[in-house]
Amino acid sequence: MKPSIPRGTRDFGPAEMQKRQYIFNILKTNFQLFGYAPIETPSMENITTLTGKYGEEGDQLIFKILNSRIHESKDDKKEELKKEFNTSLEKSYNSELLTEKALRYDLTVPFARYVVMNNHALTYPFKRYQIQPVWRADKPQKGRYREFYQCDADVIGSNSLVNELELIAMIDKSFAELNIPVLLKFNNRKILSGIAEILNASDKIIDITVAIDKLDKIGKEGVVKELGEKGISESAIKQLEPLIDLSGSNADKVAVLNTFLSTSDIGKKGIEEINFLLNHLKTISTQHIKVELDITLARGLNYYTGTIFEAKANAGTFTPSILGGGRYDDLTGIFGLKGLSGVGISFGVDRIYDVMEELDLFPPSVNKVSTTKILLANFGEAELMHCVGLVSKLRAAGINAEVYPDVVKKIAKQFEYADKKQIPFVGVVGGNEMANNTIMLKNMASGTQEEVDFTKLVEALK
RNA sequence: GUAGGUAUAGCUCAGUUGGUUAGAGCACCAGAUUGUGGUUCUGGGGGUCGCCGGUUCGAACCCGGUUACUUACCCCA
Repeated sequence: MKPSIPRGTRDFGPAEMQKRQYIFNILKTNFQLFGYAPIETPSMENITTLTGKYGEEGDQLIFKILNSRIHESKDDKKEELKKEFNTSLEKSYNSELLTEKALRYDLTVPFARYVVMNNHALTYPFKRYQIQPVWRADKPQKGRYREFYQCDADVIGSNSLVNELELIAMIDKSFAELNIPVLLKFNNRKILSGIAEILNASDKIIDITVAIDKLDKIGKEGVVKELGEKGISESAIKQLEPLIDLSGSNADKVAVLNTFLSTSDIGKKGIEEINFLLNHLKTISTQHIKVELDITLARGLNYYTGTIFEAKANAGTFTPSILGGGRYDDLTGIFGLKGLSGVGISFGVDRIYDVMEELDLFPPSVNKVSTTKILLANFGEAELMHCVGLVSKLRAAGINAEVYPDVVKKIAKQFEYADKKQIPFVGVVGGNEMANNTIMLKNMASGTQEEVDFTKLVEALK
């Protein structure tokens, strides 16, 4: 049988894992630096927890898990199962008789579920980070996987926009350390709601935002066409034009919005929130990323109600979204806990990896397959056991060390092993060295070697 | 779901208008070198040309189907 793995999933070898862990470590360190505490949730959730939170399109992308042992059902139940199965064949339909669990689609909804279930034990505002894989039943493409990691940081139980500011500061610091040039776009769903209200099309808000969101991709004409197809009236589209044409500085954009939204309460609230962030950006003094108000930014997820974020690499040709996030005023409400507002962001590690690979941003220290400092090579059984003793002394001294575990005819084999793993030093122990209580230490890069005692060996490797 | 592209050695790929025994580079194994890798030289192993069928004296090559992978659209980290 020819081995394979499901489409859109990947194996990660030691070389890739070095680089992935480098990213994870930077993010994790910063999460902790900003006061977030780690949690984990199960890979699978009850499917009812997930459905209806991600929009119509999102629901289709949820990975469903078939109930186990359905063949053991009683006969009358089987009739019902067949009916449910047939219905599933006809239309998009969820039957709990067939499927009661699903793989998590993101980390935010499971987090909201967690908060509601653990409300009694949490101190608010509750700040958590979570680094786990999520799954989407999508068709894989470049930069799009069916299993990928998200690194989320969320604050729940605080309405303050200071949380947004701090998130921006954390985004800045993280991308600075990863050395990725980044453009962080933000917007506010209240602006979008205000626009829909002014146009008398509040029920079409999703259609409008999705269409406007595509501006940089399909251009103004494309947006106008799509709006028409979605049933937006011509006069409304005409009204929208100044917004579609919106450009210039952040302040210029706000000025246009002020006029456009002057009669919408929710719109004005959105402008107020945007202004707060713009006015205080200097307080957190972002050093690295570029922050830009983009009123065409919509984001697909249904649960956002306030600020929304999206970041892309600001260099290279491959620039997928590598971070997303936003504020959700009542995500816990669906699970029975009202009045908790939260805001959070999600780093997409797999795409960050792809971008860093394209821009060649990994430092040389992580661009290798092994962290071993020295390999001890042996000439036979007695020497091997001598090495086993030596290597444990090296480890006690804090040096990453390994011993070649087999006795082989050719010592070259052991050097080859060290070379392939890019181990910088090889210690050779033969009869002479054993008698002298020394090690022949070879520097693999320069090719030079020197007979040293243990003290000198540790010094050379420190 | 819609539309393209690709499928030949472990990997990346050549393969002429259809012609006899299907190649290269890398990787692998052995030797040159019995206490030394990476460089060099020599030799070697490795193929159901994705699968099924058709056309033909003859198919890796042409035709039909099928599967897998891949890119774009929709949507998204």
